[in-house]
Amino acid sequence: MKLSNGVEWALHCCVSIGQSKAPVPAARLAELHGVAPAYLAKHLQALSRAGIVRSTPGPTGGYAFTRPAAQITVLQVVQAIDGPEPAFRCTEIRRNGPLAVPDDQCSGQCAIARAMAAAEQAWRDALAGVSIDDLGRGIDEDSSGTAMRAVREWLADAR
Amino acid sequence: MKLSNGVEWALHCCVSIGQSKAPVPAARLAELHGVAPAYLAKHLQALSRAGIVRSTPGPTGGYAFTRPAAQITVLQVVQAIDGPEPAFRCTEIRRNGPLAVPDDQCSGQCAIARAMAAAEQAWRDALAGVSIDDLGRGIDEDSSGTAMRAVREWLADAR
DNA sequence: GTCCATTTACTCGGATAGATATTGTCCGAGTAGCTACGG
DNA sequence: CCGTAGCTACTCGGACAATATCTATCCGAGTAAATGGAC
Repeated sequence: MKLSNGVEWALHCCVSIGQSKAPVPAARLAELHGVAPAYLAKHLQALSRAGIVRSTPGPTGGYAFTRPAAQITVLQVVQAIDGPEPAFRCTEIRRNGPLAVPDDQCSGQCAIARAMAAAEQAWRDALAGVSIDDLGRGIDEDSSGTAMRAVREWLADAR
Repeated sequence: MKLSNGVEWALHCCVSIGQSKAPVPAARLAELHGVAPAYLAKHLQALSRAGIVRSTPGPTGGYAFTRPAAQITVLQVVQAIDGPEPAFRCTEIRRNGPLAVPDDQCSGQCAIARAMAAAEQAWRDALAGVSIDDLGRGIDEDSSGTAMRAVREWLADAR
């Protein structure tokens, strides 16, 4: 199981976007985090398609949130980048082979699929319980309140 | 995020192995589940490397558990197939760019890595709380107690 | 000085190659049981 | 009838291709601001 690398980038970008009142261009975010601009843009497009951010073209354009950072959960960002499909997809192999389960007895999931689904639900619940605002606050506490202000000023000065 | 396809196969195979007192060959498990024998063998090798099953060569050989099915958790099987590395790997991009965090302030994980790690821990806890024995019992309840007996008899008759 | 048309530069967006991991397959090494032979 | 040597067949194990996904990049379409000129 491997999570897309862009998830980390997107989360950091969301935290940064939350610090700026004006839209932030993708190139600026790429410079701030030291990552490939073109590839980051691809992931930001995914955030845009998911309705998490809104893009503005032209000068003074960029990406901005569609709603307050406290209302954006980590789960929404992860699913926007990585897709909403669950990691475990039951292929119903119980229907194969000489002891195949008849269709009329295949109403629900089997115990294996249930266990995997329950675990993924726990994972999603944990991610849904953290908002982008929480992340920014956590980073701020780690740096004694200096990190987020530095980002705010850098984004404002660069413009 | 995509979980290896072999995880489902391995879990079904473990449930089946738990129903047989004698070692079960990989080819038999492949026939029972209607999957490619050679590829399934590859995954069973992973289970063997992880110490979950023990392989016996020669006639009457095959795979058998190293310990009771109640002491084998779903998490152990999943990690044996998919690897123990977490899905989210922090690449420490906070150290990049013009606002790079100094090394002396990078003691622990950042808030983003913490949130992702906590979610994966919840996922692992859920999987660790289910044993192979639990899975077999759950499947049995779904089929009114017929499924596991059918597997037992089929594995015994085929020999 | 004010308004408007034009130009300019900057933005995003999707379509296009390369690298990596997963999926699928094969054949060789080794072992346990079976068979045939000798005692 | 019993023991033993050889043989056969079956098992796993790792090494070898094909495919799918993720990573990385580029250039074109569109838009808002800035500019220059006319009134």
